Amino acid sequence: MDEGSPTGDELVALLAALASPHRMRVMAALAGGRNYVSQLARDLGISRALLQVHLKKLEAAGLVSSALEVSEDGKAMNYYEVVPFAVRLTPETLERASATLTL
Amino acid sequence: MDEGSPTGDELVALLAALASPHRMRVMAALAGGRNYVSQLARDLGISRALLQVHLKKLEAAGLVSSALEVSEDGKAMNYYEVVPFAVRLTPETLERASATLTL
DNA sequence: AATACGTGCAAGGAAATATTAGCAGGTGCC
DNA sequence: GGCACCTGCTAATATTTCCTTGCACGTATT
Repeated sequence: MDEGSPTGDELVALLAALASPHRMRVMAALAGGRNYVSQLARDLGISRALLQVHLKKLEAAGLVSSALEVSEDGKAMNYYEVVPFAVRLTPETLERASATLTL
Repeated sequence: MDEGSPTGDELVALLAALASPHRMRVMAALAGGRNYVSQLARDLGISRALLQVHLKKLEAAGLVSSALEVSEDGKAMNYYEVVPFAVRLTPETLERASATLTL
């Protein structure tokens, strides 16, 4: 799987994942560095349950990745970080992406 | 209003507008040239009413524009065309956009 | 007048999303 | 034991979006 340009379906999922104020803020926060769920929720001022849902959607779209680590004091911490990406949106790129839509 | 980079809210609306197979196909079809509603609906194989809704959303996001014209045989034709745009999506651009979110 | 083309809008229900609240489990510390 | 952290899941409820159906109005042709 080489990271050229996403398929139409992938692009739709990616755009849908980013088309939300909450998730955009999550991406912004993670762009500043990796962080674990509870701390991130506090930083953003939203509930942990809500954050979990949004993180899952971002992860499903391939925009973030998670790594479960055990801290020095033995707590299981789930660290999320941004997966580097660069997508260019123009009428032409959309035209090419739409050719591979299966939905 | 200069077309630098969109505000956070505008970007969310733009992404939401594009995050749909139907609307992506509409953009692709219009990228090939302007067209009027009924013909576009036939080209895409969807109902005119459905197309109207999607066109409105795209227009609200500033991705397409419409021009009402009267054809030679006196019919009112509404031509849609793509508004040229180029948006770059990276963690950094999202970070900057999120700073202007009002929602 | 009936047909064929173009336009638009709005109500209604189905389907998908978003959000909250609550439960369960883990470790370490006083 | 009880508290303070960390994690994850589910059920239930709002809210939003999506799509269809049907109506209304216009002009030109037969």
